[in-house]
Amino acid sequence: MKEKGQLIRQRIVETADELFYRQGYNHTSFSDIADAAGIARGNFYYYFKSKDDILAAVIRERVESIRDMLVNWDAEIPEPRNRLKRYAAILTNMQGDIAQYGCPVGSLCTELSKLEHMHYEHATEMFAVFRGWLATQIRQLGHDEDADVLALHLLSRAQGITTMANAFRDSEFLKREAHELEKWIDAL
Amino acid sequence: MKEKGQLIRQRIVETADELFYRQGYNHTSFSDIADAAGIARGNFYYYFKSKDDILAAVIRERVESIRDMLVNWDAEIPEPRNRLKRYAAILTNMQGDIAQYGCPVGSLCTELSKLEHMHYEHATEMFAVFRGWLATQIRQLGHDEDADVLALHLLSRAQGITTMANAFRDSEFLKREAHELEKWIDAL
DNA sequence: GTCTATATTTGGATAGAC
DNA sequence: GTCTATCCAAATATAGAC
Repeated sequence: MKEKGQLIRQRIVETADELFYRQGYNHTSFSDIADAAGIARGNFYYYFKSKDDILAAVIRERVESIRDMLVNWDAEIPEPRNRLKRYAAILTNMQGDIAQYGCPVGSLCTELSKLEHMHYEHATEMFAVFRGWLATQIRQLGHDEDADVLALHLLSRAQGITTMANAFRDSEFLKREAHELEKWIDAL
Repeated sequence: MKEKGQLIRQRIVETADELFYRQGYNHTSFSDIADAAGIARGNFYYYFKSKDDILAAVIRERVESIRDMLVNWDAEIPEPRNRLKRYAAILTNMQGDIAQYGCPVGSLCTELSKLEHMHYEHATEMFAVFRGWLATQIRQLGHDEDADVLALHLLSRAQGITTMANAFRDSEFLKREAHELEKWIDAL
């Protein structure tokens, strides 16, 4: 059973997570998070000692969330090929958010890279988790040698689709390209 | 013949352009630009009335620069297919910068989108110029109906490659995928 | 644990001397 | 046209009352 303090901490992380996604990390201020979470600015520092600290918690949360999702997919979807398609389906499932805000993983990595931020490498772990899982599925389809290469290719394709769909605010393009990705998976 | 004032203005734009690419727009301060360009902070406002104004000039410069490049390619490269390959070759030619800083077009659009910046749409013009030119080349290869769809696909592939190469700081991946793009162009 | 000040720093922008 | 000095707002962070 969680204590009240932990619930507030959790609310801060969730609020920051969403704002970092929608507005970017640098552009999101403590006031933004405080207002959205409904707590006083000063009270932050009881839970986090700095803004970097909140970012670290957000990234940790996202990595865990991705891991949990993939574990669930492993349990629910027996066929590796269907698991890969489930991955591609994220694009269409999240099409509205993606057209508006891009990919939560890619846009954060891109931003932190430019900031030369101390948590940049931690952020790339989000990609690395997907990469490893995709490679595992692809390997089970018989691609022993180039599973990682194909996994990176798939990640890369998905990433390009989100960036362009965001730049042009084009959900139709996104759906079309997501369908192309499915065909690519079928041909594996 | 350019006046001295215009040369300084030009130097400000070039310096800002590079810093926006390497550090991002928000994260680049007037002091950063002033230090790098070797002029006093206060003197900026003789040439630009705001930071947004510098951004507008940088974008205008980039769009023009892209247009010039494509006009040159049209003049130098007779075959549409080779023109497309010249586009793909940007990836390998700029591999060092891309691995370090990502795509100058994509990363700026992504950032301005999140900032809900007034010049965001202006920035997407950089993509739009490429898109139109790519579609023109693809149309000349006989793809009347789906030239724009294929142009967007190519843009999107290139964009994904830059983002992942940047996230993983992986030039080998970039070269491998650039080669895949060439094969795709050959199959058009 | 939570809040209200407030300190401190940074960054965008202006005024005015030269 | 260029510089120095300075203002103002915003943002991170802290102190301390409750």
